[in-house]
Amino acid sequence: MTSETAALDPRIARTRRDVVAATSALLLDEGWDAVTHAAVARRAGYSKATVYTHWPTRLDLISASIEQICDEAEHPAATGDLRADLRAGLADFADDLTHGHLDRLLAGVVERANDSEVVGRLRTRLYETGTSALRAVLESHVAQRDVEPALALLTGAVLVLVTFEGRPVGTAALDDLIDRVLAATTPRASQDPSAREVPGPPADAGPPPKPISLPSGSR
Amino acid sequence: MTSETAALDPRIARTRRDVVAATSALLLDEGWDAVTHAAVARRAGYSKATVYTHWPTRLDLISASIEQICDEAEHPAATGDLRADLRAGLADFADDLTHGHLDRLLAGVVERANDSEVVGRLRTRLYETGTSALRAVLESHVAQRDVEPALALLTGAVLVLVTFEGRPVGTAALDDLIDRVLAATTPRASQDPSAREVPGPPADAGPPPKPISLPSGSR
DNA sequence: GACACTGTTGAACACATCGTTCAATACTGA
DNA sequence: TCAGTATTGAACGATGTGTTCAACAGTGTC
Repeated sequence: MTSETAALDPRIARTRRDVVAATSALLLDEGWDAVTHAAVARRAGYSKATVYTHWPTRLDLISASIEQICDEAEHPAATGDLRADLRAGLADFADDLTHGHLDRLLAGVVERANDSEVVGRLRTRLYETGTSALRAVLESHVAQRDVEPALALLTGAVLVLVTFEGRPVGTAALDDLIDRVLAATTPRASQDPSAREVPGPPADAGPPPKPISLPSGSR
Repeated sequence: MTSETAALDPRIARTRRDVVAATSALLLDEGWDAVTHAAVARRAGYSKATVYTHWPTRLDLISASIEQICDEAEHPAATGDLRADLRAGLADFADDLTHGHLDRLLAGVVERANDSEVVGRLRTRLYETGTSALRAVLESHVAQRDVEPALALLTGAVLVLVTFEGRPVGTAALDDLIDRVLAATTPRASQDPSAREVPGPPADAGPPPKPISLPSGSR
């Protein structure tokens, strides 16, 4: 349905591109309430009637905008080093929160998630997009049962520190959080020993948890 | 300013009480945007003009409401058992998020925190009120330098699990999170009164953390 | 180039809500 | 009782929303 490659009027393509871009800019710059058909049309340089034609409701605008934001989201490439990749992913997340106004976007979606099923899906989409890179890193280095709690601890801590305490989260703080979370984390039981780069002894299929040893001088 | 004990017209006292209560109910039930002078007046059973007289702007209404919510916030009493108190505090927090609609309230404040200095202070007030009990528990059991990160990890994880993953956070999940965080936490220096306020180790880089032993059968 | 088709435009419109004002009324303390 | 004040209900202009429509402009085809 998205691939209408057959003869899409270039005027429609232009309109979609410009209006969605204007909506995203407005949404990130000024928040959910600023996204109005009139404001979007003014910012995009189109008529209000045109915007109503393609996106009848405000939610249509915001939904298209968030979908595009998620589609275009880029994450730092994984190097294979667990701590470095976690640090990079969390730093990326923290930067999006502070400078990318992701905090306001997340808050807007959470605030209205109960009003509409569509917003609830957008919330899930945003969360999964923002955490997919970190989840992938954890899944490739850490026992399956540790992935979800470790992810929640790390992303939650960064979210709280940045959003509620308003303090800049630097490399030292991130390393501290990572060390704390990994202290109760078991390395992944790898079926492929060649690709395993986790420090620590090779873990068999047995359940006894062996904490990853903390590097004494991690900095 | 708040204690005008000298001859306060009972009509004003009634109005304040009823209108602030109606605002809180509206704010928690239907969110920030639902708090309108007209809606509040209708719900409280007063005239719109009266509401405008006492709270000229919408922010005045919401500010008074949140201040009252924070003032009346109650937390489970500490028993002295670290894990039990943390579990109780986190369960309380999770319950407020899911059933008390605290998630929507927090989101609304975060979303508009950059618009106004007043909202920023409300955000801080709400966060400190919601975490004061947990912070007190940690401060009385855990090394000073562990308090902030442990608090951020625990509250952040619960926030993320409840708000974004939408999963019910039961006792088992809370115990798991607590065990993970405490694994990299140093017990408080000592119980003797002379060292009560000592914030961690001396100017030294600090000794390697001595983890609190995990209870083997915590699940 | 002429043509039919369709997206875009600008203006107009009804409708709802917000913030304000004010004279009339109801309540309070002395 | 009475003066002072809080509350009321209704009105008003201003603003923004959602919709409609005839006129205009870009597109692909012949």
